[in-house]
Amino acid sequence: MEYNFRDIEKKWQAWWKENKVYSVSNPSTSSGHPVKPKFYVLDMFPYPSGAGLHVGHPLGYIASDIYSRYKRLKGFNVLHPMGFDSFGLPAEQYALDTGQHPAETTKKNIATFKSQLDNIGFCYDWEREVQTSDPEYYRWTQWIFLQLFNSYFCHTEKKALPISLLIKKYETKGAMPKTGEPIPGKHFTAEQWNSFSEKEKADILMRRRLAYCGYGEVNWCEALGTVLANDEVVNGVSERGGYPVVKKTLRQWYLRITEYADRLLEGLEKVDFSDAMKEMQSNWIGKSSGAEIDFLVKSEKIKDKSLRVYTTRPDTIFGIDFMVIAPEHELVESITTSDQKTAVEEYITYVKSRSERERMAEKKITGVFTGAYAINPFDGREIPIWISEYVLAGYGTGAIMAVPCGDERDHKFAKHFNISITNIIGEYYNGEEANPTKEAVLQNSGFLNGLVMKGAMDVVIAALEEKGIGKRKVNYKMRDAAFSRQRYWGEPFPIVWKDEIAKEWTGKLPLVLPDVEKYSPGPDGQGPLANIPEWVAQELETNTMPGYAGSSWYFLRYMDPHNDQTFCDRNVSDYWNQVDLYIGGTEHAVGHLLYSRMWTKVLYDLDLIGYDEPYKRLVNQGMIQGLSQIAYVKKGDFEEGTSRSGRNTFRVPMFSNPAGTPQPKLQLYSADLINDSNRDYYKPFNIPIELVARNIHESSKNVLDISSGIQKYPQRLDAIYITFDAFFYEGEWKTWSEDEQGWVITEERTFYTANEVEKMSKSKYNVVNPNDIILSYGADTFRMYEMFLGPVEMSKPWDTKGIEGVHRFLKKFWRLFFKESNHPSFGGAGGGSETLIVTNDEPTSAELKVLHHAIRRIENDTERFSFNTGVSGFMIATNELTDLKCHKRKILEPLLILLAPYAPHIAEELWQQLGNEKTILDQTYPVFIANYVAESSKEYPVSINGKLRTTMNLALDATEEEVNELTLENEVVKKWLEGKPPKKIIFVKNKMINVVV
RNA sequence: CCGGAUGUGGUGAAAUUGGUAGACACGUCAGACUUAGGAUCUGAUGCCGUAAGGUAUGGGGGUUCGAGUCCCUCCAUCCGGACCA
Repeated sequence: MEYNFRDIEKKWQAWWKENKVYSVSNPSTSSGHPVKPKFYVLDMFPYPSGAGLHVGHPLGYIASDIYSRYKRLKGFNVLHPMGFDSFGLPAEQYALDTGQHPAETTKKNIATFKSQLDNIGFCYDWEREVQTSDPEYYRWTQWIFLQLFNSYFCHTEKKALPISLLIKKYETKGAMPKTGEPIPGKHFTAEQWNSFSEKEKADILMRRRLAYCGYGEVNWCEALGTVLANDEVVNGVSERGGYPVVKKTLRQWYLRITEYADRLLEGLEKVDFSDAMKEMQSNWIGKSSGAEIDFLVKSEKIKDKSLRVYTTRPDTIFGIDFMVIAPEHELVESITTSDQKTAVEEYITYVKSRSERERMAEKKITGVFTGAYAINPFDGREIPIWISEYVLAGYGTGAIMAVPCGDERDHKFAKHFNISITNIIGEYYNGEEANPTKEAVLQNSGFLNGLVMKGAMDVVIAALEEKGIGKRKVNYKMRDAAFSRQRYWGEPFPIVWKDEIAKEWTGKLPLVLPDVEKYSPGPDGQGPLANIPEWVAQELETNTMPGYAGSSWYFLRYMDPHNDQTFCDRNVSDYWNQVDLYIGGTEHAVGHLLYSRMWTKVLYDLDLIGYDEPYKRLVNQGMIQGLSQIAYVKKGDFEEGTSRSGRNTFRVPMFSNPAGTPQPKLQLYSADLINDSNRDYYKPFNIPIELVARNIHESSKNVLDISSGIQKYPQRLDAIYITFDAFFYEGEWKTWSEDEQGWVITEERTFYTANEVEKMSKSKYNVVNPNDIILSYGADTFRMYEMFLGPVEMSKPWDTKGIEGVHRFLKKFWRLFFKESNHPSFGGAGGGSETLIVTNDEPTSAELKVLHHAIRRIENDTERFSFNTGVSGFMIATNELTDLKCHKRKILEPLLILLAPYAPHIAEELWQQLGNEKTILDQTYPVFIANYVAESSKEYPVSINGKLRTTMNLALDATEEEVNELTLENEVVKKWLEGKPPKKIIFVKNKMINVVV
C-alpha cells in the first residue's frame, strides 16, 4: 500500500470536521469534573485580502498548530482559534474601483482563506471564529469604545476610572491646583463648574476622556482620502500604497494612549517578548527625562515673556550659545524684531513650501535669527533666538536651548551661521565635532564648575526649581493615537452630535453600518457616511473607526464568541486568562500590539477583565520571501563580474505597474523549479535565458501577456517587455537571439536576468500558493517542510528544492508500517501486496533506545519552538528504525503520537490502521525513559596534556577516585596514552578530566 | 546617524551549559535493482592533498587546557527608528 496522501488528508479533514474534534469547550462551573489546565495559543489573525494565502502566511500558523496539538497531547485544554480582521482599506479601495460591496468581497475572500487554511489541516475551532466586520462582533467594539469614551485617566491612582467620578469631583470640589494660583481656563471651582453651560462642561470633560474628539494636526493622505495613525506613516508616505501624506488640521477622534505610556513601558518587563520587540516598543514610546526651563525673553516689543524649552541635558545650561524655536512656535511673531521681520517671513514661507518628506530627505541647515534674545538665568548672558525647521513644533515645547559643544545638530548649526561656541567640557571638545558625553568635568559653568556632568543635572534642576523657572519633566515621543478614518468600511462610532456636543448614541448596539451607493468621500474631508441623508439626519458621527479597533480586543472574544450579553463573560476570561503564546510578524510592533495592550489595561482598570497584559509570550515568525527573477538591461558592453547592484545597470520596466511602485520590474520566474536541477540557474550572472523560459509557470503566463499589458498601460510603450520566448522593445516583438551565457544582445542593449529575494507580494508576481504545493506533496509534507526550512523566527526565501527530502521521509515512515507494492509504476496500479507489517513483538533495547531518544529530542525541540530540529529528529528515528528493520507496535505507536502534531493526517491514518479506534488527538504524549538511552551516565570530556581531547561516558554520581580509575580503563584513553602511564589526572570544574602524561 | 539581529560546506541549516564543528536534509558523484526512473536501496561528499597529513565557523586580536559559542575591534548583510533636544 502506498502512501496516498491525497485520500488520507481528504478523509481525515472531513472526519475531524464531522466529529468536531477541534471543538473547545469552556469549563462550566457547575460540573464537578476537575478542570484541565488551560493553554491559549493565538495567531495574529489575517486581513482577508483578495490575493489569498501565500506560502509565507502559514509559517506562523503551522508553528502554532504544532504547538497547540502538542499541548493538547500533553493534557491541556487548548484554545487555538482563528478569525479575520475584515475591516480595512483594501476592501474599500476595491469597492471604489469596482462598485462591489466590501462585505461581498470580504465574504468571498474569507471563504478562500478558510478553504486554504483547512487544506493545511489546522486544528481551529471554527465555531469560535470572529470577524471584525460582523455586527455581532463590532457591537462589542463599539461598546468598548464607549467605555473608553466614558472613562478618564486618574493621575493619582494611575488608572482609568469612570468619567462619572470626575464629574462628581468637579461638582463638589471643582478642579483647583494643589499649589499656586489657579490658571483661568484650566482651573475652576465647584461653583464655577456648576454654572458652566452644557457645552463648556462637555469641552472640559473631553479633555480627559480616554477616547476623545479634538482638533489637531493629523496625517492626511489625499490619495486615500483619510487620516492615518503615526505608525501607518512610513517615511512621510502611507504605509499602504505609498502615497504622500501631509499635515492637516481636522476634527478627529483620538485614544489617549499617552496616559498609558509609563504603564506600557513597565508592562514590557513582565511579558516574554523578544528584546528587539521590546526595544521597538520603548523606542516608539520614547520616554526621556530632563527639565523644562523658562528663559526670560528680551525683545524690543515684549516684556515679561518667557520662552519655555525642554532639554534632557540641563547640566549643559552654561554652554547655551543660542536658542532655536520651531517655525510654527507661537512666539515667532511676537518676538521678531522689526529689522528681522522680512527675513523671518521669508523663512517661514520657505519652510511651508517644503513637505515633510523633502525636509527629511535633504537635511539642509537652514534658519533665521529673530532679533530677540533670551537671558541665561544663571549668568545673565544674552542668547540669540533663532528659528529653524530642525526643531519640531510637536515635540517637547517646540523650542530648544542649543549647546553646540555637546550636540551634533547644534554644532553644525553654529558652524553654519558662525555663532561662537562656548566650551564647557574642556578637552572633551576638540573644536571640530560636538561631544555628547556625560562624563566630562564641567568648566566655564559658573556654580557647576568642577562637577561631573552626570551629577550636575540634579544640581541644576534643584537650582531651577528654587528660582521657580524650571522643573524636572518627563517627555514622550508617542502621541495620542488618531482613532477616526474618513472611510466607509469600518466600525461606526456610536456617537451623536447635538449642538456640537458629542454624546453616547442611545440606541441598542450594534449601530449597524448602513449600505451606501457610493464609496467616495463625503464633503469637507468627511467619510462616505456623510453622503447618507438618514445618517446625517440622526446627527450620527460620520467617521468610522480605524483598522486596529477590532483587533485590539479580539483575543477576548474568542473565549466567549457567542455571548450576546457581554463582550466576554468574566468567568470565562478569568479561566482562559492571558494568551500564553502569541505568534505573528514584527510589522505590528508599534501598532496593533501597543493598542491592544492599552485596551487591555483600560478593561483591567475598569475591572472588566482580570489581567492588564494580553500576551504572556510573543514569538515573531520570520517572513517567507519570494524569489523574484528580474531582468536587467544595460546599455553598451557589459563586463562579467560587475555587481548586480552595480551602478551601471537598471531594472527593466514592467508593463504592469501597481500603484506606488516607482520602478516596476519584470518577473520572468515563478514557482515550479522543482524538477530543474541546473544549479547555474542560481548564479545570477549565468542564467541561460531559455532555461528561465522553460520554467515559467503556467499561472505566470497571463502576467506576461503582452497584448493585454499594452492595452492596459499604453503609456508604457517605451518600456521593454520580456517574456519567456520573446521581448518587446521599441514597439516591436523580437525573439530571443542565440546566446551561450544567458546574455541577450540586441542592437545596443544587453539583457540579463537575476534572482532577487524580496517580500512575497501579489504585485511582485512572486507569490507561491500553498495549494499548489499541497496538490503535489500533501499537507503533511508542506507542514513539515515549512518547519524544516529553518527556525520559525527567521526570514528566509521560499525554495522548493528541499521539499523532496521531507516527502521522502514521510514515505519512508509509511514503509515502517506497510510493505510497499513491488512496482508502484508511474500512475500504474502497482499490483503488490498491501500488507501491514507491524508486529506485536517485544522491542529490543536498541529499538527502545531509538524511541526514547526520539521522545527526548522531539519533545525538547517542540517545547522550545525549534521545529526544524524536531523534524530532523523524526528523520533520524525513521532512518534508524529502517536500519534495524523494526516494525514493532510498541515502538511505532508512541512515535505516531509524537508525529501527530507535525503531520496530523498521516499520524491519524496509521493510528487507525493499527486498529486503534479513538482519534490520536486525544492520546497521551509518551514519556521519556532515561534508562533506555543510558541517561544514567554522562559524557565527560577528557583532555590530555591540555591538548588532545575526547569524551567518555561516566556514571553521573562517580567520585573522583572512580573517575580516575575509569579514565585509566577507558579504551579511548588507552589508545591516546599508547601505554605511557599518566603522571596525574586532574578533575577540573567537576566537568572535565585532564590527563597529564 | 542610532538601535537590534545575523554571518558556519555548492545549498537550507545543526551544535540545551564553552568540550569530536558541519547532525538532518537538498544537490552532486559512483554503484545496485531496472525496458525505463521523476520509484527504491547502498556508498562517497567542507576545502587542499594520491596518501600520510594539513586546514577550516566573515577578518584581526584576547580570555581558556579547550572558543562557532565569552570579551574587544573591524567588515558585510538584513530589520527597525531616525532632525525626539
